[in-house]
Amino acid sequence: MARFAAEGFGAPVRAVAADAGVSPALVIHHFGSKERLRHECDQHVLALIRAAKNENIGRAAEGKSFFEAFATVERHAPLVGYLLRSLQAGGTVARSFVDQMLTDSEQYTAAAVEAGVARPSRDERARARYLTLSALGALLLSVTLDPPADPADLTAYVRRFFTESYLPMIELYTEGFLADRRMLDDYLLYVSDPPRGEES
Amino acid sequence: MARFAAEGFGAPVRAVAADAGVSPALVIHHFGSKERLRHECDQHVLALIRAAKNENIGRAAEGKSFFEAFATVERHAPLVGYLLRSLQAGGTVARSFVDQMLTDSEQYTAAAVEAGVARPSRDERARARYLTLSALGALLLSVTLDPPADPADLTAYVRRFFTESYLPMIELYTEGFLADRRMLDDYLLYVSDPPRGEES
DNA sequence: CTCGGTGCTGAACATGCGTTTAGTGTGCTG
DNA sequence: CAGCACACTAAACGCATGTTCAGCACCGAG
Repeated sequence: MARFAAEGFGAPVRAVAADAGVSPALVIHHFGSKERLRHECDQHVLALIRAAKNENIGRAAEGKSFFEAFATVERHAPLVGYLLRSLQAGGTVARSFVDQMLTDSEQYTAAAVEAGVARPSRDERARARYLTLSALGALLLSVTLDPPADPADLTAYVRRFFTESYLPMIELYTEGFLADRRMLDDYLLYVSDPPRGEES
Repeated sequence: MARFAAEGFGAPVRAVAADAGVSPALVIHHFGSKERLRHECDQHVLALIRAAKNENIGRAAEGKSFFEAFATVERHAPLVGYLLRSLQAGGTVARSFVDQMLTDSEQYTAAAVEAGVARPSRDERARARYLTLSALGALLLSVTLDPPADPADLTAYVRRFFTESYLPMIELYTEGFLADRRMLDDYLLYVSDPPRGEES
């Protein structure tokens, strides 16, 4: 039933009731109010996310290519749609989802650094936050700017977005973007010796 | 008058009318409809953006530190607010703004590459798009997840966001994230010789 | 069969929205 | 002063929304 709600958050109760094949009065009677319905869906979605994560842990935790990631997305298509809507609108699901993703990301990068796969950062937490917000934000902005005509095509859309973004992303991740260290060193010098005492 | 509209797009005509100190009927009478008001504001904002860009070209086009960028943001605070709302909601302003930003970005990176400041990419356009969407998207997602209590604090919020993101960003841009070339080379090998013929 | 509970519905209600309309003052023109 | 256009408003309308209410059909228990 939660998947109906992914047709939009501002969307009328009558529509989700019609999708469920019941009267609008029933869904209100059952959930108490629209807000409570939203809350219930949020809880359900968060539970589904936890389940999906566990399921993925059960699978090959190591050799996960991004083909498997695509498969995961397609398997949980409505969930992804709901999540994107949430990220667009804000709210508790979005918050806790991103928070969880941040800690996960931090954990993963820590492991990657320890394994010698990733370079260490001067501020691991800030890097994890930046990388996560960038990746999610790019996807979010992309779907916001030109949303798929048919919401059912969302998985195809996500797939296309990632195949288009993968090259520049992995290029940036391995080779960087700037040719010299000047900007970084300038900044490091700046933070170690702030020129003006206006801010701490 | 356009700045009133930045209090939200779904927001009632009555509110913006009250902010303008006039009756709701007048604004409708003057603009024809709410949609047309929105369109008018969009045009106005796009014009303001062009003006701001020209203004910035007039200033030190080269030695632009990001202090000046902050100053620019603060000088055009309502504009930035409107833009963020637009990016959140989608629509024509968001589209044309991002499109313009993409071509600008492509142009800048091309110049930077030619000047030897930036590394060349295997797909300059894709990289410009990725970098732009990531940067904008990260900011957008950040303000969506925990919006400033007072919309007037938005410039402070933007400032904080960038100061927090600058280190990981510049670090990533100069040093990269991955320690070895394996993922990139694997991908390059993959695209040069796709294993399955399902997609072109 | 009757009774009561339960899942459910159609019609109504209140509210807030964008918009329309009739009308009012105000100032400019002759 | 008369006429008129114009900026503006108060009140209403039509519509969609979330929500409520009285009642309907079913169904197991007595």
